[in-house]
Amino acid sequence: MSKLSNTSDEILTSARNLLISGGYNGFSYADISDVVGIRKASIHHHFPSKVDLVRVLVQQYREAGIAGVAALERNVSNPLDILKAYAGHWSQCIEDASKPFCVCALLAGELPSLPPEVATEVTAFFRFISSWLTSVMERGAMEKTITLSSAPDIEADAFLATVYGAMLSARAYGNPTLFSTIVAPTLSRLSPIVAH
Amino acid sequence: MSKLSNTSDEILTSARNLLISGGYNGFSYADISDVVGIRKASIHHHFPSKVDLVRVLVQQYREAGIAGVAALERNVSNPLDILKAYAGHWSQCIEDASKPFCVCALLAGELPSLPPEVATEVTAFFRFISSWLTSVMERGAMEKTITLSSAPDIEADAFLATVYGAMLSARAYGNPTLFSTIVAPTLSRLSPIVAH
DNA sequence: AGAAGCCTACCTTCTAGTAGGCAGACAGTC
DNA sequence: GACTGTCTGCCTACTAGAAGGTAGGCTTCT
Repeated sequence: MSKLSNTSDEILTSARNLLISGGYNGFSYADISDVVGIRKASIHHHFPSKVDLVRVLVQQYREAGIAGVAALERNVSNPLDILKAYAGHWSQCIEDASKPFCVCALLAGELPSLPPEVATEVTAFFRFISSWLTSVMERGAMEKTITLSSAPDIEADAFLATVYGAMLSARAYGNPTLFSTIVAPTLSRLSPIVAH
Repeated sequence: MSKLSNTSDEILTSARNLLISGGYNGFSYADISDVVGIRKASIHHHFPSKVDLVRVLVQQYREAGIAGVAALERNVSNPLDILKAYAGHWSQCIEDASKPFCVCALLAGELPSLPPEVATEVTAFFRFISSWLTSVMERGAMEKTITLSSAPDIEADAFLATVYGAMLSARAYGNPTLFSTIVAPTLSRLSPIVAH
């Protein structure tokens, strides 16, 4: 199926977990070595350099994001429900502490000091999410299932900012439920105005 | 006036700049040494350990924040204008690239891997900003100069999330003006509803 | 035979941090 | 005014350990 070995995946997974907790400079090959139970040098066999590792990691992260979004679009037709599902995804990740932060949100913070190869991947991820959210907003506005108060692309970026900002706040306060609390009003603001 | 020497201040300033661009693990005493024009060992004379340095840095950052907020409250009476001024402050910092990121927003991302002494200071900063924004929201609601759609503390955290998320997006796209673009709709949503 | 996967052993550079010395500023004292 | 002690700020020189990375050898699978 996949052309990457099992170990390769384990390395990527542990690297992602370490990355999520402390950023690019917050982990080393030795840390991965401890988790995976493999020697440092063996990691270099799979990923010659740290830049390679993280670049592949973010690349895969973006591809997984694209696949996830495609699946979401297939299963949910209502644009507002898509936004709710997207927010719900993160809400769940944060609350069960499985993936309590977006890899690219964290790396975006460190962007100015990131190796250019990695930085490029990170901005590509942002462009993808942003353009996808824009398309959702546009469709919602057309179908009148989403209430926009600004242009679709601005609403998309604002929504993303709120989601990522909420992630940050949840982490800062050590309060996972805060994420939903912050995002909920934004979702209800985007909901269609009910007749009264 | 201040009991910290000039050099001490220079170290803190350059440390802050380095911190803003790459986070806690993204800079070293050698980097500071290069900027300030002092030997590494001399930095240890002022700040025995890196934890000391960053703890003091965040402490001072919070104190400066408290002072800044106090000044803002003194000069601007309208709660909505206070929010606008707060957003405007960051907008300016980002656009002239002087302080294009909040120290604590960046550190909050790295929180799980931060030394506990630093982590404590970071969460204290968030608590301060959040409770201040809550008080602004409350006053605005009372005076009917701010339109709230949720409880004041939730609106405060949501506003902060948007501001910090907008910071991140501006950095991710390398587009400083994006900050204002994202924050502006939030501000107008909080504006009093005009009679029609 | 050869490639894949992992190993030990090693290298260089960077990391935070220490030890100890030296020059100047500022006392107090004779 | 010279004589002392001490404190501050900075220096050179050094340490131990961690960083990312390399060389080369040993199995195992194809």
